[in-house]
Amino acid sequence: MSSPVTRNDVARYAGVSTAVVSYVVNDGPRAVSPQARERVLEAIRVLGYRPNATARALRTGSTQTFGLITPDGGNPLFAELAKAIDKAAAERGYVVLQTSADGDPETERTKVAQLLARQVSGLVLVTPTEAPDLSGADVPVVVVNRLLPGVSSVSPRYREGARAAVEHLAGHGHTRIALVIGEGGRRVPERERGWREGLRAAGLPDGPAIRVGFRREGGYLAGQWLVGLEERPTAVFASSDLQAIGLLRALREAGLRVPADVAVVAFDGTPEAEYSWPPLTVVRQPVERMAAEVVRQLVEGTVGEPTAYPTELVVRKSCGC
Amino acid sequence: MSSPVTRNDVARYAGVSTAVVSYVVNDGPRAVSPQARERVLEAIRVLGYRPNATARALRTGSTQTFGLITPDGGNPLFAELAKAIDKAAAERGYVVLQTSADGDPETERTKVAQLLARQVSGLVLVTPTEAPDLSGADVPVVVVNRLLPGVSSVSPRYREGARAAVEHLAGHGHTRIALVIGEGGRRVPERERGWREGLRAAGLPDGPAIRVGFRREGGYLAGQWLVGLEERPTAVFASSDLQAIGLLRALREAGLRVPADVAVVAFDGTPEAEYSWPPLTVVRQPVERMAAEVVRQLVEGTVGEPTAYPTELVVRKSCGC
DNA sequence: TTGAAAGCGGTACCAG
DNA sequence: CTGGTACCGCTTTCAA
Repeated sequence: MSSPVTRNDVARYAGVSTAVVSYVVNDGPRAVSPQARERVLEAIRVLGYRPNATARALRTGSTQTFGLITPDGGNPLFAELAKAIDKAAAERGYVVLQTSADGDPETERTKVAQLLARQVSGLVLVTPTEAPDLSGADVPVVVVNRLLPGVSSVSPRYREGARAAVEHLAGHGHTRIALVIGEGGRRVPERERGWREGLRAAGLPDGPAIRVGFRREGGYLAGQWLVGLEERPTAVFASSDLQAIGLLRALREAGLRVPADVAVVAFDGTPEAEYSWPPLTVVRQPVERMAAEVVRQLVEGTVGEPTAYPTELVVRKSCGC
Repeated sequence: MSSPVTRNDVARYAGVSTAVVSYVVNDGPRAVSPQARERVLEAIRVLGYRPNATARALRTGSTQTFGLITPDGGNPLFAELAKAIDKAAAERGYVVLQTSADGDPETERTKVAQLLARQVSGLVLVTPTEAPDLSGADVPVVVVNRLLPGVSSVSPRYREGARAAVEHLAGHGHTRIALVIGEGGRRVPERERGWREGLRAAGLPDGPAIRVGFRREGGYLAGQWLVGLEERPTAVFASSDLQAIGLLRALREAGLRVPADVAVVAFDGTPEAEYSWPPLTVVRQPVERMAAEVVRQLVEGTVGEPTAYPTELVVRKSCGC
């Protein structure tokens, strides 16, 4: 704790004008004599001067900062995504300010407003439901996880990935393949479509489906429902790793073995899924590619076409391979 | 995307001075006539005016914002902590800007500088190692997870918690109790001391100990080391949930059962530990209490005494109860 | 190569 | 109750 040192203090100490201090700090836009530069640098060192980014932003109109809002900080997928976005942004000289909406649309709205008020240079909205009204935003916004017409948005190819998962399961000879899908949005989720498509492609009828929360508890609930079914499915596609983790628990408690009694494939591909028992076969989200694209669109300020990136099936133990 | 609306535009539209706009927006410090207020509110609505927090911060000298740096966004413990801090801060009208240092001291330094440059009103540093030089900071800083003399810091009672875990294990009749401890810092970790104390209190000799990363891979490595030991311990205390998860995997792969062959207790108590197989008995960190205290100290600007909060043993299946 | 000064968007004092 | 205005820290043009 000490009183803040300003550019004025530095100028006075170095015996130059504030303009010169600015030239030195920013390495431009005017040249500075070696002597003056040295004196300024010395002053900065001695005084412990740190430029005020707030003032700079006010003057230049740019904060060189992106805001990132995820639906749930506790979901490892979003943690991974945040990390990847942070990395990609840092490479371009931007700072990412992260915050979580905790799955609450009201909170999400508040966070969006707070970030915009802070004059972020761009906003990343990871949202499981509908995106809030962004019409007031005067900065580029990229929505992740949901393709929105007219808005820059990136997502994995949910449908294709889900379908691949189901076809893989069907390839193991399963004929009753259930779906555990997440809540949110009112349209039919892409992953549900993919599941259905996979079933069709394999000539199978729809299996039972249940809608639950995206987290472990949701999967656990789904599992309890599933084991109580008259015609129990022999395979399940879960729309998130976390759900699959909860599902595994419910199956275990019911004395069912995975994959012997019930095979499982999950969507996401987070580290947690690798350490579950059995290790989960997953449809891996293209986190790095999406992050790179998000940052690219933010930096270039282009309203990109909604784009979906291919997923990858990572085979482990839970599918019965 | 539209051009930014400023207070000037609002004043002009409403036919008042900028001062009056300010009084309306901030509900003070001067009274405004109902008519003027109504006109201003109307102008704000029509124009879609959003106050520029950057300018406000510059003028008032306060951003009403806290910075939070965690060592690893992927660790559920820190996600929980971030959420709790965010909640506590929001109740006091503060916004929390979160970022992760990814376990790299260099990155941590950078992030600290970036946050300070953005004039945060306070900084929370969750750090597994030594804290960086904070002498330049002119705002309150609270360190979490490590008690530092002369710096506001909060942490769980690591030693006490670890000791309770070990004594619990000893109470089950185990006599060879191993330690899996995290890397970082150069002092003897508190959790290691607690483990040793617990052993002493039970009249047991030191068990084998290994230092590995705090995450799943670290625990996995530790597990592989452990199963190869000549005199294999029958119980393990792991310094984080994630390590225990990795440990479980290694034990399973070696054909060992938990808790029958090896009992496990972990430190942290995150949701992930509840869904592992078997569910982990854990020493639960007092996340909410710590978060509340962190925010209190930041808001009040007091350099608090380093304080440690009691943990709680949560008994599940992995200990053999 | 340097300095003076305007102005970014707000706040709040002072005078009316 | 309201308007005019100085100022927060910084950038950058313009003139010297």
